[in-house]
Amino acid sequence: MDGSKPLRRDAERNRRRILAAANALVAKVGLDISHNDIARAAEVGVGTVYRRFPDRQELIDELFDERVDRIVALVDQAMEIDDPWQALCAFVAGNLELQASDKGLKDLMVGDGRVTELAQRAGRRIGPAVRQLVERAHASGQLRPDVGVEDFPLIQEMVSAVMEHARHIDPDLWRRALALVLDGYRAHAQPREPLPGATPTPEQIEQVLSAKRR
Amino acid sequence: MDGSKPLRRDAERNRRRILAAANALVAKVGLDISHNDIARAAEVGVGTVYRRFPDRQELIDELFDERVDRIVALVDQAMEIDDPWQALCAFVAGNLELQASDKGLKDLMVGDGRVTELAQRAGRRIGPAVRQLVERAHASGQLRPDVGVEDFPLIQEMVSAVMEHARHIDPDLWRRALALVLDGYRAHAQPREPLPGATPTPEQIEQVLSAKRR
DNA sequence: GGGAAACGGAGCGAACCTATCCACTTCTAG
DNA sequence: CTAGAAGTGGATAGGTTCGCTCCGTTTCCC
Repeated sequence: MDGSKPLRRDAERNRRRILAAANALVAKVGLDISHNDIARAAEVGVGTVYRRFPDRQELIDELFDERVDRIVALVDQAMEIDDPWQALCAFVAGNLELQASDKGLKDLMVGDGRVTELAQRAGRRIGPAVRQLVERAHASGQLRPDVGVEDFPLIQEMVSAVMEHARHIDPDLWRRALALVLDGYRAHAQPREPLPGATPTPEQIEQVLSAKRR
Repeated sequence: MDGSKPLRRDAERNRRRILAAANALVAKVGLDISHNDIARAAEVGVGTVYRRFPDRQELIDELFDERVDRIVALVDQAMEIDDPWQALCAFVAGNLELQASDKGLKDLMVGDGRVTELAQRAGRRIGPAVRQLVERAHASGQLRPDVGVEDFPLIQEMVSAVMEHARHIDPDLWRRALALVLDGYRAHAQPREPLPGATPTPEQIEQVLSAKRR
């Protein structure tokens, strides 16, 4: 695969510096970074960044494979929890926790446009596992039956919004919002009115997540 | 107050056109409109817009007094409903409904920065009434006791986020999200775990709403 | 009819981004 | 140690988007 000859030692060092700087930068300010930003952060000339990563998308993709891995690990970890509701909550909370500490990841999951293709790949890797978590919670009767997998991205959107706005005030306020929302998702003894509208279709949710934002 | 001499007829006509166009534009695309945008929409030269409204903020303020009135009317209306929980829900839903049809209003309420001062004034006019609605719901035992008035702006934030992202897919998806969230806010028979963290203070919420976003 | 008031929109400067280019530095094979 | 290949940095060209001004022209009103 990697047919090209190895980089010179200094070049390789710079490559790593760029990757590291870009990584930190994306976590701090989000997906919206220019070659110039990266160069400044890496203490390297713009030219160097362009030479090594002519396509910014490729660089970003590289950064995110690893991030998605972290989420996948999270699902696996959640699957180990016996109680299905606890497991589901653990996943949702963990996922949001990751996002809280990584604006780039948040942008990716919430889909602020642009990165569609990346988000789709992530969805394909994570989706099935989440579906399983949801099914378990349904089977155990702990998740209200009229809530579907498709409702979970909505949690992300919602709690992310709180995270975004409240980050600098109380970085943990989103936990409160999440707890309240999850209580709404939880099955309860007393009867409840049916939810308005139909459960969103997977296609719709996908569109929401990759919103072109016009 | 209005000591200046009246405008020439054509000038007055243009002033109205500008105001009308700006109003429609704000409803459609939000607070983030330039003098140029307004001029184009009003079919008027940029210069004219600048001459009449040198300070964009003043123009926008003018547009929003009327919008806030609509919300105040909504609270009053909700107060008439006998069942405290229904009343509260009616207000929250109505408020979000207004926002769904008016992006500018949404921006104002969600506080995307900038318009701080405007949002504060709005809060001062609406806040007390909402507090009353919440107190009624508490007294009747229909609102979970550990949810405070301060938690309601969070609903706005959360559901607005869904609205924003899903508008073009299913303009009513937010209703589903809202229903789920409100179910989380509602008091239930079975015991529940206490919410994590403290109820946010009013000061905190104010800060959240007027987030400088940096 | 004439002078004051208002108009329109070309266009200026600032900010910011992408991308290139080439004189200079650093590496490494021999 | 050295020559020349590989790599570097950052000034700069060129594009876009804004906010705003300025002034030749039009419109109003006495």
